[in-house]
Amino acid sequence: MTTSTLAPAPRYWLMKSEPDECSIDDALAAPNATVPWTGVRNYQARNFMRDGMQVGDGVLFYHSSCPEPGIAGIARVASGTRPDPTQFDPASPYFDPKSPTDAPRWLLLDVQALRKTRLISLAELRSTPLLSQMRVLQKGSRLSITPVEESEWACITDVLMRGD
DNA sequence: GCCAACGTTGGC
DNA sequence: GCCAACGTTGGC
Repeated sequence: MTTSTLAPAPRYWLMKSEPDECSIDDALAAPNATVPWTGVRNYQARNFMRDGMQVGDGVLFYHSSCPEPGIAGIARVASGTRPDPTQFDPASPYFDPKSPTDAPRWLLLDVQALRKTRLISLAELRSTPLLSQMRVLQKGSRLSITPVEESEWACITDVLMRGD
């Protein structure tokens, strides 16, 4: 007996975006509400995209480095990975002169925004006992992409159904 | 602007 | 391979 006939386990992620760069509204306004997730320049986050994320995975769209950091929307992974073109663009803030064109260091994937939610602030996340283990809330966590447990996803969608 | 925490770089 | 210095992240 194998699990090959079963659907893959659902996976969930939190992805940080600076709303000045790409807010949930910006993503929803994009063609097909889909944006290429450029600018990931951390190997661990890249590896999550490359090795862990699958089309259809749930995404918590998180606004960071802004007056009101927190979860601002729900999205989904909409593609597999491909090289991030901004690494080769000298005019881009994400330019990486050390990335060989024939062996690109940095990848991106497409993220499709599904809906804007009320903002679940960082303070609210921190004050929710069921979310105390969330990777993004751990001390010193700086990763722009972090895995989310199914129980954490369920807790957040419950919170949204109650107040949203 | 501050600063804690983390990742990367490079000399040795 | 060690580790100090440096750069970045991101909340406050």
